Amino acid sequence: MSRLAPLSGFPEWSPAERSVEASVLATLRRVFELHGFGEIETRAVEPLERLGGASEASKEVYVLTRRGGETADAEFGLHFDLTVPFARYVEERQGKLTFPFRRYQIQKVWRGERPQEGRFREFYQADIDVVARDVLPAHLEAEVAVVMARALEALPVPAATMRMNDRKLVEGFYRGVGIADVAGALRSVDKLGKIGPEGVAKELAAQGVGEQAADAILELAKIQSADGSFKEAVIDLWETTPTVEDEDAQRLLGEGIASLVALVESVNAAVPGTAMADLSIARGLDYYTGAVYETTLEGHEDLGSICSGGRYDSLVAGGGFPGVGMSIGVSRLVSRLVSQEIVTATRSVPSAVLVAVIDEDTRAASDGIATRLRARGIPCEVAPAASKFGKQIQYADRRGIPFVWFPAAEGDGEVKDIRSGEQVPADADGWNPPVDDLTVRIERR
RNA sequence: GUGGGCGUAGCUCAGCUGGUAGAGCAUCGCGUUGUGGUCGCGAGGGCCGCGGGUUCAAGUCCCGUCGCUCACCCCA
Repeated sequence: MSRLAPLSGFPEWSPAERSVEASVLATLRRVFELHGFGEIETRAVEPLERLGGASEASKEVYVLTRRGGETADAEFGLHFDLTVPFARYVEERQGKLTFPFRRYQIQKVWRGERPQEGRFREFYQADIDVVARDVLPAHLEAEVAVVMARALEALPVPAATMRMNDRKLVEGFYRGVGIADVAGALRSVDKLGKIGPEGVAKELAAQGVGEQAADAILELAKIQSADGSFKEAVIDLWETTPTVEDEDAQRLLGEGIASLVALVESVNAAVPGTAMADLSIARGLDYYTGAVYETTLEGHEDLGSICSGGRYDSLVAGGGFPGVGMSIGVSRLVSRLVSQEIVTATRSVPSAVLVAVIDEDTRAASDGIATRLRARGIPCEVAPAASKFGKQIQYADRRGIPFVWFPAAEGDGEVKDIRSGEQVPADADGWNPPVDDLTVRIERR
C-alpha cells in the first residue's frame, strides 16, 4: 500500500485545492499587470556554474544529466530561485531591453531541502523586479513593496505585515561598533525571535564580538516603528555607544536611516498599516545592499515570511544594473490556505450542471442538452451511467455540482437545484444558473 | 547534512506482558423497481513499509534499511 507514497516536498493538489492555487496565481498576475509589470518565463535550467558554484546555495541545486549522454556528469541544474535566471536573461538581452525594466515571473523553483510545513523542494515563486541602468531611484524600493502589499490585499488571506530594514543602516552601525564580520553577526541577530537575546549574545561571543558591541547591536535589533520614528532611537543608541573612527560607517548609517524612513513612510502612505521598520530583519546579506523586506500574515507568523526581497547593487556581474525585487512564496501561502481551510473551493469540479441520463438509448439527448448549455458558457457534464436518478443526484452531490438536469421524452425536461430541492421545467437554450453558481468560486472562510 | 517521532484497510487509528488482525469513516450491494443526503442489514478490501535476527510462534522484541514527519541549518 505505502508502496506508492507521495514524494515529500513535491506538493500535488486535488482539483479543488489546485483551483485555490490557480485563483491565487490569477490574482497575482492581475495585480502585477495593473502596475505595469510584464511577464516573462525563463527556462527551468541554468548551466551549473551559474547556479552558485561553490556557495552554500549550490548544495541545494538539483542537477540534470542525460541518460544516454556520454558522461554521467551533470550539465544543468534546476533554478532555485527566479532572480538568477532573470539576471542571466537581462545580461543576455541588455542591448534589447529598455530600462528601467520591470517584469514579473511566476514559475516553479527547486531546492533540495528537508521539507517541512510550508517548505517544499518544488514550489511556485511569484517575483517582481525593477532593474535600472546605472541608477535606481529610491522610490522604486517603495513601489515594489506597494505592489506586493496590494497583491496580498487582493488575496483572500489575513492582513500582511511587511517588515523592512536597510542594509546600509545595519552595515554602518555594525562597522561603527567595530564588528568585522557584519554578515555573520546579522545571521545571529536574525535568530532573535527563535533563540532570544541570550542565545544571540552567546553566538556573537563565539564569533569574537565584544560584549559592548553585542549589547549595542542587540539594542539596535529591538528597534521597531510603524513610521519614521525609529530614527531617533537609532541616533540615541549610536550616540551612547562607543564607536570606532570610520567615516564610511557614519555615511552608510546616515544614508540607511534616511532611506528607511522614506521607505516606511511612503509604503504606509499608499497602503496604510502595512509597513514597519524592524531593525532585526537580516535576510542573508549576500547581494542585498539597501532595502530588505520580509512579510508575515497575521495569525500565521509561524509560517515565516511569505514575501521577501530587497535591493541589490547589480543584477549583472560587473555592475551597472541596480535593481529591487520581491518574491511571494506562492506554494507556502497556498499550502497554509488549503491545509487550514482558510480558503476553500465551492466545488471539486468545474461543472455547474450534471445532465442525467435516462437510459443508454437516450444518452444522445442528454449530450445534446449539455452541448447547448456549453454553447452558452455553462460548464456541465453528462452522467457517466444511466443509473437510478438517486445515484445520479448523489454523483452530483459528492462533487458539489449544484444542478441536475433531467431530460424528458418531450421538451428539455427539468432542472433541479439539489441544495434546495427546487425543480423547474427548463429550456436548454435559455436557462441560466445564478451567477454565483456558474463557475467554481474560491471562498474565504 | 544533524537529531527526535512515526510506518497496521482508500482515510483516521486500535491491537495490553509475543499466540498467524480489528473499529470508525469511505466504497459497493440490498431494504427503497428511476429523484440523493437519514436509518437498518450485508459485502469487498491487509506481503501489519522492506530485509534480516531471536523464538515452537513476531504486527508486537532486536538490528539494518527505506519512507513519512517534526526540529536544527537555510530559506518562499
